[in-house]
Order: sequence, then C-alpha cells, then structure tokens
Amino acid sequence: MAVDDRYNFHAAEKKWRQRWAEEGLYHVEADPSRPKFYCLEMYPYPSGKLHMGHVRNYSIGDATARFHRMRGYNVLYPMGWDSFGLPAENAAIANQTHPADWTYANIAAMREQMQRLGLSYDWRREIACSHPGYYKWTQWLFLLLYKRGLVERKKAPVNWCPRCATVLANEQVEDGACWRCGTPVEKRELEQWFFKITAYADRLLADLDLLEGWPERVKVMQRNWIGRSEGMELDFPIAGRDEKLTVFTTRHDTIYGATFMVLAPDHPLTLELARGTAQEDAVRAFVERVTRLTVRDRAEAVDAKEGVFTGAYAINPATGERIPIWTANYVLMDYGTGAIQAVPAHDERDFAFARQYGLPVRVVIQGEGVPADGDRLKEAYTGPGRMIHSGPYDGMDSREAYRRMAEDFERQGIGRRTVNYRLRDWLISRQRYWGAPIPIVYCDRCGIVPVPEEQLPVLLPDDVRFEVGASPLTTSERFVRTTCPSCGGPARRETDTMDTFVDSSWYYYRYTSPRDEHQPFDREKVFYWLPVDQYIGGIEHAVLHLLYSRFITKVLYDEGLVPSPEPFQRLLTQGMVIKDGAKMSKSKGNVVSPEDILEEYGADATRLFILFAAPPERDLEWSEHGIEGASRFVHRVWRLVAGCAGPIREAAGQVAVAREGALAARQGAAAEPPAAESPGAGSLEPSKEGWGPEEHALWREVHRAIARTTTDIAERMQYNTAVAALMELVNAIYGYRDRVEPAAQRPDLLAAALDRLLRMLAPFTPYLAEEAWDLLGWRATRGSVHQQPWPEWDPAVLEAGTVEIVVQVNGKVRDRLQVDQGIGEEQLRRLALESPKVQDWIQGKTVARVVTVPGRLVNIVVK
RNA sequence: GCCGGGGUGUCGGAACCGGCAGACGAGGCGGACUUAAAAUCCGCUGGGCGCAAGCCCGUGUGGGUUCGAGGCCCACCCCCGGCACCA
Repeated sequence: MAVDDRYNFHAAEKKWRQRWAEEGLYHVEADPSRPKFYCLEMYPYPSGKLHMGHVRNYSIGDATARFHRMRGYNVLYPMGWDSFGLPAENAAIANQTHPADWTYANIAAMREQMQRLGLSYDWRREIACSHPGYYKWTQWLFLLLYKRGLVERKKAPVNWCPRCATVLANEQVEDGACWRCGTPVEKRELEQWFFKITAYADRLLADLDLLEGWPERVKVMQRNWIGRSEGMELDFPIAGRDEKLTVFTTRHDTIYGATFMVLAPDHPLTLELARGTAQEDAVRAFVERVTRLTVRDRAEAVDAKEGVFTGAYAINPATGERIPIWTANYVLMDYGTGAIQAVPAHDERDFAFARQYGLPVRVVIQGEGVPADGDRLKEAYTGPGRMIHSGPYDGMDSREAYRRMAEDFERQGIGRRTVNYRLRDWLISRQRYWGAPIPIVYCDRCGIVPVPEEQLPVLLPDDVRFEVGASPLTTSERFVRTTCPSCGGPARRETDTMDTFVDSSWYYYRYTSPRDEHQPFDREKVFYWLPVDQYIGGIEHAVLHLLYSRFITKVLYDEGLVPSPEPFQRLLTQGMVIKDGAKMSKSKGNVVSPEDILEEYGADATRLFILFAAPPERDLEWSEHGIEGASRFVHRVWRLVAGCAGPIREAAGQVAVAREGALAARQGAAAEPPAAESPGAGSLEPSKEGWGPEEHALWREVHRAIARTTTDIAERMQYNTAVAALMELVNAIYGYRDRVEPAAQRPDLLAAALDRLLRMLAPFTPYLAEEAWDLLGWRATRGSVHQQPWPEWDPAVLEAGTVEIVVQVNGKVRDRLQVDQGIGEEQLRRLALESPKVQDWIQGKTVARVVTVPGRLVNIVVK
C-alpha cells in the first residue's frame, strides 16, 4: 500500500495550523476601499471544553467566513469569551481558588480546541469580558445609560433564585425557575438597578420589521415577549374614600358589565382596603398564603381560581353602581396596574371566578345565540355584537361603541387611552462577585453618585470571601469603603455586579478595536465594520441576548456612536446536536466529546460531517456511521489528488519549461519571474483541443458543481447540499479516471478540475484542501488555497451539449429525449409527437394541447 | 388556547419559482482485488404485478385548483418548539 494512500490528518493539522499562524493568514484590518463582511458567532461561556453544539456553531461560521473571504470580502471573524458568571464563582467555592484562575484555564483549553478545528479567527482580536480592559467599558456603558436617564434604582417585585443567591431578570426565568440552575424562583420586593428597556419597547417592536434576514420564529418570540397591547386606563372611585382604583383594560366597551373588581394579592391597596372590615383576617390570611408561594407554584395554583372579598366597594363610573372589590390569585401585580374591572359575561377568567363565588353576570354585548340574561350564559362571550344594558350605547354595534366610548370616557375624565407592554424593565444588578461592578457610590451627604469616567474601571477586589449564599463583595472592606467622588467624604461602594448579559450586549463592537484603552470602540472602525452581516448562534437566545443587544445598540445609535439601529443584519439560529433523539447531556449519558472525535477522525471529517448531516437550522442527529462516511470522503479526495499529482506535476513542468524557453528566446536569458500566476490570480484553464465527450462531460460537471455550491452557500446557507454537490463532483472525476484509458486522460483537465474542487473544499475542510493544494505544487506557485478566489462558473459550459427532455402524455412520463440545449420549441414539440413510445399512447386520440417547458419537458394532453 | 416550524425510502436528508419524487450520505445486497479479512474500486437498492419490454401505486388524511401538485387553496390528524389566567 502506497504511503500516500491515506491522508495523515494528524500531521497535516499540526503543520498547517502552525504555518497559518506564522503567516498571519487570518489577520484582518479595516479597509474602506474593500467591501466588508462581519461574520460572528455568539461568544461562548468558557466552561472548559467544547461540546458538539459549539463545534457545529463554529463550523458553520468558519465556512461562512472563509467563503466570503474567497469571494473578495474583507472579513472580520473574531472570537472571545463570555467569561463572567456564576459557574466560575461556584468552582471557586468548591475548589477554594479564584474565579479568574478557573476561567482563564478554561479559556486556554477551549482556545486550543478551536485552533485544532482550524477555525480562521483573527486571534489578535480575542476578548474576554472579565478582563478589566473590557469591563471598564461595560461600566462606561452603564454610565452612558445613566446619563441618558435609562438607569433606575427602584423597589419592585423581582425574581430571586435562592440557590444562586441573586436576583434575576424576567427573561432569565423559564417556567418559574432559574435559567441557570433550575431552582424555582421566589418573588421578592427589593430595591434594585434596572435598565429602562421599556422606554424602547415600541422601537424594539417596530424595528423587527427591518430584520428581513432573521428567522420568523425569533421575531415572533420577541414580539410575544414585548407583548404590546392597546387599551385604556379607567378610574373607579373607591366608595367612602377619596381614592380611585385604576385598572388597565383592552375591553372598555364592556364597562357596563363590570360587576366587581379584582386586585392582585400583592397590590398595595389590598390589605389597606380590608383594614377594619369584617374581611380583614380572611384577606390577610389569603394574601400571606399566596405571596409566600414560588412563582411556579403560584402559576400552577391559578388553575383553580381563588379569591376573597376585601370588604370594600368601588363605583362603576359608567353605571354609578356600587360593586365589590375582591382580591384573587389570577390577577398579577406586575402587569397593567395590578387591578382589573371584572366583566364575567365577556371574559373567560372573570366568568369562571364569578360562577365559583356567585357574583353577578351581566351581558352587555349580544352576539348570535348569546342570551340577554347573564344567569343563562354558559360561557363568556368575547366576540363582537349589539350593545345592551349599556345606557346610551344600547343598540350600537360593539365595534362602533368601542370607538365612541373611548372618546367619551377621555372627555368625561373617566380614563385615557394607553399602551401596555408585557416587557418589564431589565433588572441588571446581581448579588454576585464575578461580574462587572456597578460603578456607583453611596454617600450619606450626596446620595447616589455615579463613579466618574476617569475613575474607571472599578476593579474587582481580591480580598473577598466566597461563601455559599453571601454576596462576596460585601466582605471586602477595602472595596466597600471609598470616598465620594462628589464631596470627597466617606462613602460606600455598590456591592452588586452587573448581569453578564450586559457584557454580551455590546461585545461585537469591541472586536473592531479590542485593545483600545481610551474608548470602548473606535468610531471609524465601528462605522466600517458594523452591522454584523451574519450572526450565528443558538435559538435559546431568541429573547435574552438578542433582545438586550438590540436595545443597547439603539441606545448607542441614539448617542451617535454606531452606524445602525440594529446590530445583526442576518441571523442564523442553528439547531441542536442530538443523539438518540435527545439533546446530549451528562445525565442521559449520550454525550459525544469533540476531543475524542477530533482525535479519531480529524478536524476535516468532523467539520464535514456536521455540515453535511443536516441543514444548519435543523437539529442534527449525531451518527457514528455518518462521521465515518465523511471520513471516507476525506480520504477519497486525498487518494484522487495523490493519484493525479504525478501526471499533473509532470505536465505543468513541461508547460513551465516550454514557457520559459519561449520567453528566453524572445528576451534573452534574463531573470524570469516564476512561471506561476501571482497569488489569487485566478484559475487553471484547460486547453479544449481534441476533447471527446468524456472531457466535455467532466468539464460540465465541474461547472455545475461550482454553480450549485455557490448558490447553496451564498443565497441559502445550505451547506449540506453544497457538500453533496462536491461529493458528486468527486464521483464524476473518479468516473472519468475509471472510464478513460490512463494514457488518454488529460492532465490539464484534471488539474483544472482539482483546482476548482480544492478551492471549493477550502471552507469546509481547510486542512485537507491546503495539504492537497500543496501536494499539487500550487502553494509554492500560487500561495495558500485559502487566499485563492472562489471559482467562477461559465454558463456557456453549462449550456453546451445535450439535455434530457421528459415527454409526458397527460402528465405521465412516457419517454425521454436527448436533445440539443438550444433546440427550438417548435422542433422539440415535433420530436416529442414523433416519438414511437408517445405514438403508442396517443394513437386514436385527439391531441388537445401540447405544453412545452424549454430544457425540461413536453406534456401532450390527449382526449 | 394562541403563535411558529415540521410530517418524503430502512435512516440522515434532496427536489431553488408548480415541471423526471427520493440527489448526496448512511445501512443492506452483489461483483472486482485478496490465500483470507480489512481497506479500496464498481454496480444494485420505495412498494406491487410481470419471463421481459413495461405497467400500476407512492411525499400524514380527505377534498379542490391545474396540462401537470411533495411545494398552491380548503378541512382535518399527528410531532417539535415558544408563549400563556397579560386583563
């Protein structure tokens, strides 16, 4: 067996990885004279090891970056680390080390794995959000928002994770549990720092329409999350008091049917209203019971609605009636005003509650089949209809009444039109150590004082104690005690750090000038590189990171610091890597380690399999057989190139010698530039002299593969079909070698075919492509395969020769014809009708119609 | 309940704008090479009927539009994901 027969991926990976680094092959600088392409993957948390999801993410990204580079774009393709966060702190507690030690060791290990994968990052631009050089600017960002009035310290019901011993943003609660550790969260009334993302709710919603390159489902999820709803705030005077109870409703047209009101148990007036009434004890007991529940238990308890009468009454401003005020578990404090008008006839929840507690039901909108008598109503009616029991609006269509009543109520001062959002302000303070300290100082004399920009960064101290449950920064006297930047007197530092999602909401700007010590990013560079052209990451950030980043970008845009109101032009949410139908996880024991796979099959086969096995957006089932297939293909390409290398090099030598001879004869024996084309100068063109059908057919296959691969990647990011096209090309070249006598094979044609093949393989299997390119002698003469232009296809080659035309009779295939591509429609129709097979089918029948589709088919309709 | 995505061979998946259903890969079967095995190279591989040429059926179900439907329209079933007493 020849030495060359198997591609030695271990040796090739080692060699090229080093050479590429030495040559700075992937270094990039802003260059306004060239079109840019910013390709970005969501930077990872440095957990210590890559998992298959990472490998998939970066294989897609690297192929995208490499493809665009070859297409002539100046490509920014950087990598960094989301290196703040709780796991490092937990590891510190467990191992009695510093979070930084654990974090930076993990980064080193993961960087090594990424480099092994052959990812073409410009490593000079690497960032980690836990470096003071980075978090200084995260603190700057906080101050910018502060300056713009977008930071607020307020007391509010917030989510508390008892396990992580910190508060969480709304977006970080999944199904009532902490997104990181799965512990059910509790509601607590705490004073915390918020970013006013709700001030941008409308723009975050409206600008979703600008994002044509985003998957529909991500936009829908954001729309749902923002949850805009138009309605009215209505004021209900409280009987016997000088106060009003304000509710939010989208159905002010049903106000005449409001027969009671409901307050959230944690509404500030709930206990207040009950005080001194016979209901006081019952209300107190109820409120205490409900508010003690975890968020999840409370949500579940709501399936059975429960409530108590507060003992107080309000006046329905439309009817003037006294209606009872209740409190119930189905009304939430953190939506609207925490109070509702209950209209049991026209709201399912109110209906269920009213029936359960025997409260009156009054129909005010009559749809088809809806009884006028509320007692006979079987279920709430939420549709439109004719107004009844509604004073001056009786008889009106409810949609008309909806408009009139809004105007009338505003004029009468009963209420006003308003818009409500589900979106809450972004709670950014965390009672944790391993994050960017919030740059705030508390002074007894001056109150809350932001740390001036010149004093940044507020550094994390080293003398803290890591204990389960405690907020570590409070244990560092040196950190807490400070002087007031405003009056110079003694003051205390804020001991909370920022949510790590603040770090990741702006990191893509930092890559453009990662070492800048004077500003978060260089304006000129940001205006050149941004927005990100292609962003790639998991769907789990559909709301979290992607919403926060859009918000922060809009703030920076308003400040004039960045060129666009949206950060990410196109978004690809890649599917999960699963095994045996389930997400890989330790508990299921179905984890496949990238390390082992890289060792056994190499980077090229791993990348190829992952790109080939499924379209990027869909989940990918890991398959042992599948990666073996990819590995087979890698070796198959290698054998093909190795088998052709001899004749190709020999023929090239003759050509070079001949060219040199001709030049020497013309110019004398002067020093010659190498016979090679300059790097990146283009393609090898075969001489078509004396070509037979085999040669023409192969050449057509080459161009067909280029056309398919190019559109699959550029227009659809369908890497699986692009790879399939390359496999077909390889099969075609093997077929040529198999069918044509070795002596008759055309080395220049084979060289031209391999030239295209290797360049197209370069984004997928970078090591193999470079090794094979080098074996053919082209690296010496033309430079790295990764610096070549992407191949072009010639439509003339594709259109030359014959095509197979399908002939149908009444839509069923009855014959196939080989015809010239340029054949006229009239002639094609004649050939089809003359076909003996077709004749058998149309004999004795009348041809009603003949449909011809050029290049594809003829359909003869007979009766 | 609402919203989004999907249902195609034994499996992963192709079929781009309504034009040959099943590309490519995996698995299976067969052949060549080999003392043999592996590796490699070549071929076959949706179902049914037929000696064969070939014919019929076939993209979750039922209907429709069309010369022609996996892709469009209507009704429904199932799977995955998101949101959910949001007033």
